[in-house]
Amino acid sequence: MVRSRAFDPAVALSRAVDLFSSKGYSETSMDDIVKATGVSRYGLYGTFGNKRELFEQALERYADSMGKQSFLRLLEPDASLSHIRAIFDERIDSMCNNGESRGCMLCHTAMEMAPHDHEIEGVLQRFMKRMSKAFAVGLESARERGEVKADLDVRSAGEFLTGAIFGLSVLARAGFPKQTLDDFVDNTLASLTP
Amino acid sequence: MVRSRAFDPAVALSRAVDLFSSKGYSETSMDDIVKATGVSRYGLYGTFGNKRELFEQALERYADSMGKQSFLRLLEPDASLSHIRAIFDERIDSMCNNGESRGCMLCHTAMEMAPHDHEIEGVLQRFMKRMSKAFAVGLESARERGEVKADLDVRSAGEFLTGAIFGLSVLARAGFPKQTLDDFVDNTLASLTP
DNA sequence: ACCCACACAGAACGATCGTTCTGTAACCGG
DNA sequence: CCGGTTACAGAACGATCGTTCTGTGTGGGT
Repeated sequence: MVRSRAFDPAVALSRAVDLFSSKGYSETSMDDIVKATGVSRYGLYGTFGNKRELFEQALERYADSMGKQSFLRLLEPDASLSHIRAIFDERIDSMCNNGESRGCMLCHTAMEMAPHDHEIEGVLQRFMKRMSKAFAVGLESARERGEVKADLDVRSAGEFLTGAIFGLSVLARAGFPKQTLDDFVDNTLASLTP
Repeated sequence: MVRSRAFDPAVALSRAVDLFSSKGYSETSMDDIVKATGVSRYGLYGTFGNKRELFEQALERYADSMGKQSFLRLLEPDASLSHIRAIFDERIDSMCNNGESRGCMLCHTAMEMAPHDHEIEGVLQRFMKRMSKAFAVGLESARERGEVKADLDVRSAGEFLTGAIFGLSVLARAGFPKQTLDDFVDNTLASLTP
């Protein structure tokens, strides 16, 4: 009796994440999304509401997948400094290797939207605090096994790592070579070790 | 015989810098600039060319003034760690106190334009390398007076500070309180000291 | 096999963008 | 004081934006 939807909202959202990650909100047009997903305007508006709501869902999905792929492992009892380094390395890979300059969506959103969009700002701060917390938990494990300074304030250091990961994103976005990014990570992590 | 120009291009450019700093390139319209400067489209196009060229001149001016106001002092022989801390503190003040969320124009430009605008990318990298170099020179002075680790690689640490200052900018832009930003600076600089 | 609800593709709309054009008024050398 | 050059304010242009609307065709329950 009804005609069924011909596209998968999850993969469409995934394509939208790619676009928003590489071009930001205002530089990504609905037409870009239509072309990249192959989904008609009708389908996009019917499924996601409008551009703004689509962006919110894309942001949520981006942060969730980053959390699950990278930060969840920091909460396990065997978390170590190498896990933290792996997170930075993965971010370098995702920003360098990917041909078409996929940037950090959180970083991009913070610069572009946070100051004049309080709802987005709140979402963003929630994600960033979650990152800092995960870093802190991971650092506590690393501290217990003597990998970082014994007197390290893990809460403060967690926020430091969150800021550092955004600094890294900006350097990558500015086009600096992988070597520069690797050096940055080395300096960042060296500041934690005894 | 000729009618003389009724506005000062330098102050108009300064207003443009303010707008581009707080909203970025694409979110700032020529109409915004007309209203903020009081200069007509005729005057803007006649003096600066077009929006893109106006932006380039604004970027150049932003970086120059930041260099002269903050980084030049690092090249003097008495430069110390406190000078470096002062640069970070000044950036916090300029991004927090200023009512209408003036962000870091270099950071914003890197995220928004660098990946798909090679000319801007080059300009940006030139500025960032200049910052890293100035940090390195200041760190060398600080090292000679024993304020930082004796075995510090000042070139690499200079790049680290440049990245850190952008991380700081993103945190500020995301709306974190001054205390969080101060902690970030403390952690950043603590990594250099013995 | 039929029917009709609904997903589809794309035209259309009003707003806003960067840029150019036009008519008017002001300035300065003579 | 006058004439002509030029800066001015704002209308106008084409392009593109987000969004809505329209007409078409398809798919699944009966």
